[in-house]
Amino acid sequence: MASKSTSNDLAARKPNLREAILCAAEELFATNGFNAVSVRDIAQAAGANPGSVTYHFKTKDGLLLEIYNRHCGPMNRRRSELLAAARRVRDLQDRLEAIVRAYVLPAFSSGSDLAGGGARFTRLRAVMSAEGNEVARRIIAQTFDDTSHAFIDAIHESLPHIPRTEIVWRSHFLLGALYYTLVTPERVSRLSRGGADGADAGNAIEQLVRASVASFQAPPLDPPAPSRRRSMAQSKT
Amino acid sequence: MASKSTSNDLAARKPNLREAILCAAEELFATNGFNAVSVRDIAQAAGANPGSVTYHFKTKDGLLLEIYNRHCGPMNRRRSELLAAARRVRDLQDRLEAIVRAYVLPAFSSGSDLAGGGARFTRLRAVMSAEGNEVARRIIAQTFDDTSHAFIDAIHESLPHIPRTEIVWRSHFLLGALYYTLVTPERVSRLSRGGADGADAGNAIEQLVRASVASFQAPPLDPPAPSRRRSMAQSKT
DNA sequence: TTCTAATTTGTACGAATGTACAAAACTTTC
DNA sequence: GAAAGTTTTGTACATTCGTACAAATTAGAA
Repeated sequence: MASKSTSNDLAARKPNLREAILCAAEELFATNGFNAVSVRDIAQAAGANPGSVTYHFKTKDGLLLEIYNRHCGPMNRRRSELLAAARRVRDLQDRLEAIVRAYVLPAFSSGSDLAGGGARFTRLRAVMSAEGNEVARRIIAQTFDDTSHAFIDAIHESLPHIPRTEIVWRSHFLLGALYYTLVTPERVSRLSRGGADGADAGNAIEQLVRASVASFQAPPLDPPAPSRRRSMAQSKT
Repeated sequence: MASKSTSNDLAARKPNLREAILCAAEELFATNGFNAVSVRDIAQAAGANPGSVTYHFKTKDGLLLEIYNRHCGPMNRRRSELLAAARRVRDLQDRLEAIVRAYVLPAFSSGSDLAGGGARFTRLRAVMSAEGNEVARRIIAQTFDDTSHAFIDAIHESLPHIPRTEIVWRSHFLLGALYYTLVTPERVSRLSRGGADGADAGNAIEQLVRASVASFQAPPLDPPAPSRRRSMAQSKT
């Protein structure tokens, strides 16, 4: 048996068990969290033996680490490309929207970037940050802060009258909204009584971009400049 | 139990172990998630024996359930009061802000409402929703949806030109931002390079209210009224 | 006091966990 | 072909888990 693979679906299905394990782990971690998923669960979902997980990734932490290493590069690269393009938009209002879209889009993309897609990985990050996972915390601060700063700077450039600190707050809110939408999309469907599908990525992106752009444009809380004495700053809009 | 209140301060007279267990569990669940915390961890933090947890709450799920039952009532009652007051604000713009504040404030309150405070419980809910906890999911949909609908309706009243579905989206984003701020406040401090303290509840509330109000006021994506000329019918249910 | 019920402790058990490791099976190279 | 390497399997071990339960302790009423 098992002559050279002429056209064997089964053999072609899992030419690489290592990949299958990674994929299964990503799916399970993203939906159930790190602690609730056992190595045996992952192995079973991947059609593999528990020992194979240990062989390829040494420990459970090592498996999570590899998932991050697999995704961080491509996702941040994609974001950088989109951000660079957005920066070239002339109109400030349009540029802001393009920047926000450049931030949101790769997080929702499903299947284009890398095997598995960005939405699942983003959801994984959301769940890991909620669980306070040690491994994830270390990698994120190390890998994503550069990207975050680049976006914050770009947004600040298109909204120079708003203090950087407030832009940090609002981009934080944006990320929280993004995470939450990926974690519990069914809540949107439920509360809108079927008027919207929370799992519809395209619609979610548009709604999130629209809301976030407006939030960035809100007048600042703190006085924008240290020595500008322009008393009453009544709400203009 | 059922003893007539001869010495009514049964709770204060002795360090009530049941209360200590509840408090310790709330703290540990909120910071580490449900699955990562063992009954023994809770017992040790409360200075109790593992068996006591079983005695008072039967199971680990029962313990979580009791935490929810303890908090849901007071928090939703407080929100209803604040919402009722906000609804009486005349100016539509001010009213919207008051409504949003009525939603956000109880979630951040620390120690006023009930033993432990709302911020910890809100963080707990955030972590549970990320973990996809079954017990939490059931209670939340059952207990919080009424409150959510009340707020959505109130916001819709002050922004009648925006479709209800979009208000649902934006209130969903608000809740996500709120959750994320309570889960990882240190990220704000880090990204703002010390310019802001993410754990400063007062500032967080003001920033969140400001950003959310603007997001609610953003022009809608979908045409608000069907009076527009009918091109291709969208997938309208 | 003494009786009774409520609480706390200590311990134990079966199941599930992460991981180590040797044998088996498969690939690649000679 | 055989030899050497890599991958997969099966199993086993030491912990830790949630929870049950009887004994010990405590509180309240007689």
